[in-house]
Amino acid sequence: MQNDVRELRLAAGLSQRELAEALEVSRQTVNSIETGRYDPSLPLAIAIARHFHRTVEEIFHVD
Amino acid sequence: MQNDVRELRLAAGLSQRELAEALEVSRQTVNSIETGRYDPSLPLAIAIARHFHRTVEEIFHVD
DNA sequence: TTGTCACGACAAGCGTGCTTGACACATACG
DNA sequence: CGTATGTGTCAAGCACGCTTGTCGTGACAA
Repeated sequence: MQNDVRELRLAAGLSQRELAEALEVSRQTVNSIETGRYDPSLPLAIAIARHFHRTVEEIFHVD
Repeated sequence: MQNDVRELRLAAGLSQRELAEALEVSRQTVNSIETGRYDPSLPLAIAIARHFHRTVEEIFHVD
């Protein structure tokens, strides 16, 4: 799985901490998703997509 | 999280076993998702959406 | 009755998703 | 210089996602 979270976050001018707070998760969780350490859960993926006004499929790409 | 997997599966005329084989997961996994025991992982949710030609958001609804 | 299929559910085990807390490093700013 | 911010990463712990194997039940055909 690849994702565009970092690009979207930077385009929105947010730090990892700020995005984490908006999503109500820890900063480490945002960092881990951006760096590909693991995939988000389905509810978190949907929350990320909604935050950036995108669909899940637009942000998360199956390898 | 609510989902429409059962309705989509039945509309497609598939058994839980057949859908599980198509998705390459166990029958118990399909059953657990349909009965709401847990949410699928993100890759599995995307696979389910693709199988039914829907988006993730069309099938999985945040409470 | 016997066999088979679909479905629901349980248990044990393993890997992952997420947490808090901590540490290191680079960059920028007083 | 000292301090703050942003990021990467580690450890320990807990809950969830998924597995195989098993069992029970209802429906339905032979």
